[in-house]
Amino acid sequence: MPEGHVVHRQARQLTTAFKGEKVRVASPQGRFTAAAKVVSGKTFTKAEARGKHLFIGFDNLRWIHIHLGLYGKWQFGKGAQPDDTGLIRLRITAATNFAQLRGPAVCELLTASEMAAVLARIGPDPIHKQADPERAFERVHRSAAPIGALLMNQRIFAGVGNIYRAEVLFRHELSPFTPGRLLTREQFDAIWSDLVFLMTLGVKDGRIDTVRAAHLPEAMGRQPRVDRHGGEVYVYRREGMKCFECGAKVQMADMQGRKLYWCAKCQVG
DNA sequence: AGCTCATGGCGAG
DNA sequence: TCGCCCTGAGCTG
Repeated sequence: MPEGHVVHRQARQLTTAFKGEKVRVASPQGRFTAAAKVVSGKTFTKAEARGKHLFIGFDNLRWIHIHLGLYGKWQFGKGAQPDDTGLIRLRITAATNFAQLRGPAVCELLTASEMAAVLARIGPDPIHKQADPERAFERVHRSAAPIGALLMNQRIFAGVGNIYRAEVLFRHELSPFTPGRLLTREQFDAIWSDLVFLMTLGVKDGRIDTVRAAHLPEAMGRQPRVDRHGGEVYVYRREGMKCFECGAKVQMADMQGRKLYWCAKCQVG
């Protein structure tokens, strides 16, 4: 259940493990068997991430497109595969490394043009160096929808999920309910560049940390907060706890079926 | 053992 | 906006 930074790490890990090797591809579960046979024995050229989408290239000709959705999970290892404790949709095996995937929302074989079509329907990804934030600004600038919802829209901000959404809004003292069209250019630019910073850091560290030095546990006289997601954050999943900035209780509400966390005192506007 | 919830996204209505 | 979906961790009891 990753946000974009995890998918980018997985792309890097797959590339490191298999680049340039002829790999065996199989689908023990059976739901991807026919496609797996098409690419099995071919050369793994590279794996790439865009937003939460992962593409694995074979001979730079065919691509396996994966989206983990809420449940998908990769397992990496060397040598023999462990006993399967679940259904393995996709297994990639080379001389020393293996990787196996269970529970993805999407696992399909695409041509280059089909892959281009997927890329065309997602917005700029803050982790991607060539991302064009103007595309996101145009959408935000003419939208009446709340910025908290726009940040979760993968056609606008690819790779942002529920944690980065909540945290970037807190860091910019912006209410999640602010209509997109009311954001100034300066506010949009600040949010975009902060997403680039935070998500790039997430790729490097493999966790989401958003708390500034002055608010870190050692400066606040408190224990580090080890959440399931494994990072130090201001508001995500801190409902009812004290805001590190102002001491007010962190709020939680439902926004379009997802839990939204924010500090109503700090985040005005 | 059973229930709830989760870093997500799709299509029906 | 709602229901649903391929999983598994963390609770409760």
